[in-house]
Amino acid sequence: MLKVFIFAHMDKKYTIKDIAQMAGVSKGTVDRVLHNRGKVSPAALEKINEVLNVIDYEPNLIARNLKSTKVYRICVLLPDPAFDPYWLPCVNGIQDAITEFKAYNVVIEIHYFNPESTKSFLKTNETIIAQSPDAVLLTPLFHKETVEIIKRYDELEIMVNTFNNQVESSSIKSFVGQDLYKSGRVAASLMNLILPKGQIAIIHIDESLKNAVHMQEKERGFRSYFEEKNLPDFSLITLKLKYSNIETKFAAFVDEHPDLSGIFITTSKAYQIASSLSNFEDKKIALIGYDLIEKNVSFLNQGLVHFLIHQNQKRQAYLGVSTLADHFLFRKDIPETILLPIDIINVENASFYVS
Amino acid sequence: MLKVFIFAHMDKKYTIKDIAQMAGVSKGTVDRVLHNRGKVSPAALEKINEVLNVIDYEPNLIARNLKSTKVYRICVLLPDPAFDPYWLPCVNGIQDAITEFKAYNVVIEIHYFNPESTKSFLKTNETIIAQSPDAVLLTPLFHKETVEIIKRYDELEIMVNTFNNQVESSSIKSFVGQDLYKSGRVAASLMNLILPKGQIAIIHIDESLKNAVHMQEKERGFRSYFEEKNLPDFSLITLKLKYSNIETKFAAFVDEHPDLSGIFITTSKAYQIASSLSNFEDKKIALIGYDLIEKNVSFLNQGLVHFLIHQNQKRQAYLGVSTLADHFLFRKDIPETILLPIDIINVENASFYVS
DNA sequence: TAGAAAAATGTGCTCGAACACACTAATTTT
DNA sequence: AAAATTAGTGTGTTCGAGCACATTTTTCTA
Repeated sequence: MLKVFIFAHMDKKYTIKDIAQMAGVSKGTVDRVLHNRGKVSPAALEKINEVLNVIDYEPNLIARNLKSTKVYRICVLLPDPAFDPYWLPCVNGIQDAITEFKAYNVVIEIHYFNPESTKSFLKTNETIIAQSPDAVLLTPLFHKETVEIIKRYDELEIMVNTFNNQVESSSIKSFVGQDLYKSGRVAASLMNLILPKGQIAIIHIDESLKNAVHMQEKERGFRSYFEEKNLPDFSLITLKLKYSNIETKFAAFVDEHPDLSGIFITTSKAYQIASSLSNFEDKKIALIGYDLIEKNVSFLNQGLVHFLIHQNQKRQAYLGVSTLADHFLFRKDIPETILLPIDIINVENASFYVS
Repeated sequence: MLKVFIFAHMDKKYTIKDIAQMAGVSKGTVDRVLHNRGKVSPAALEKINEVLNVIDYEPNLIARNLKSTKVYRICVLLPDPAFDPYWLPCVNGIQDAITEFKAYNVVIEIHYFNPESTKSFLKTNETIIAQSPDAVLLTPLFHKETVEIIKRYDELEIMVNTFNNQVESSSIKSFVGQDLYKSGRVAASLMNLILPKGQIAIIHIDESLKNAVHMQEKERGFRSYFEEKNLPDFSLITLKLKYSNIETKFAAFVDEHPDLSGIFITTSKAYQIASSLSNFEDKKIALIGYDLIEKNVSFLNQGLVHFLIHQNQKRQAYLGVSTLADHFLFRKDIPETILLPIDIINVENASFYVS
């Protein structure tokens, strides 16, 4: 009745020496077989393979990495958090990776660029290329430039991983991020829960509108939900706000739309809307936005923001570099796409996510 | 304008040999200083400390663990998933840990017990004690028995970690789980969003009612939310259901409470209520439950369950053993309490959490 | 068949920490 | 003062994989 599963069969760790002994050859020969280095007689090959078929040998990764004096260099190309605090958690995620892989010979460097300037992006890439690292983790904010620069990296045989922004291009082999379409749908499902009906605005706020694809995907997902559910009591409108005089433009928008009852902000700038909205005290408008940055959480706690969707940039950045390091150190495959869960945050569970 | 932070100062890894050379002594002497093994002259001690103050030496953990032939044994005491599929993800989490620490000499064993029988719990503990492992990860389902057995482990100097159920006892030094009170609040906040008013039932379903404290904490949190918000349009009632004839008892309850509009199920048995509820097709009752087990997700997709709270057992179990392994291998401290985030799941984001 | 070339195999060192052991120098004991 | 402790220091081995190099065996050629 009482089952006890013991994973004892996984215990016995065979070494090359063990295999050599069992096959009656030297460890050098075993090594040649394991690495297909040739210069092995058919007889020896067969004996060793016989042993390898019986036991399941897994090399001791610790010993392997102890020996290797090779230093792996990974560069991260990150928008400067000074321009947008959205990127701040990424630094922590990368720091975690630095700590984790310090023992192995992995050097990780962060290079910041100005997210509003393609020039800065390109220039920083040149700095990185000059360092000739083994791999690069990119934040591909600029589509065209990213595709071009990745070609360069390919030629130089520098491995590239991307995160945060999904760029459709055959040259991009791996990506860590979220399904933005689905995250739009999540937002919509929550909005539908807060509101029985009414007019909903989808607001895109971004200094440089370089997140265009990013934001559009979220809008597409958001709209798809309402279309699919066929909810006639809702109407959706889109509003794009640029950096200059957001306040006044938004105020005008609210005046023009007296029936407005919900707002979905596709970027991390929900706090700007919440702040403006606090002027219209009579209005009761549902707000859903992105990211657990300080100001957003503050408005969440005040009850002005109802839900935030957590994009988990910290983990994105961490996974971006750690998959690269794991690839070099432990020969693990780099997953084509890692899609992180779309965390739903409200005032009651927010504290567990802020890091 | 363009900042480039290079973590180069973290690169240079000093070895004991380096320190010995710099201090003009042998590596043996350095080793004695580092480990306070004594037998070092004041002169040598000072020279070495001078060097250690300048550089920051961190021992290469890889090399350290390569040398040590010590095999660490960690036993996990887990309720048999055959009795309750809730525990199934834990096995995966532990398997992950097994894979991760296989390279180091860490042996992890899972021992299953019958969650409905304290005898089984005690008996399995005896089996584990007989193996004299270095550490144990417990699922402390039974309060009294747990406290007693932990005393035994303490005497035997076997390290104990707990997960899933928080047991208040000074003898328990570490715990991985969730804040159940707050998870009740999260559920309440979601319920409040779905329903404008009405009667809400808090239903405790558990075969053995051994989760009593567990469930009560959730109820306490749930109620606290409604009390705090002072919402007079709601009324809360509690219902306890045991294994036998849940269906009929619940049907009677529904008949007796025509105004019932929401149900909060404090265990992973939401599917049982959802299943019963599908008989009352005219009723539109909001359902919030726990855990992404298959049947629950199925009802979530059907729209009969509105929200599930993810307790992330897999990660709980993984962290439970990995903190122990990290302690032995890398001398990391075992955190007193690790509280995992309370993930809110609806039909739109569920797919990203099921593992 | 000797001798050269090639193929096959084995040996030995490295990585860094840990620790046993050997050794020297400074005291203490007889 | 010689012997015996003890304090202090250094040397050498181990862990497992990886690889350079040395050595042995086989095959081929003159």
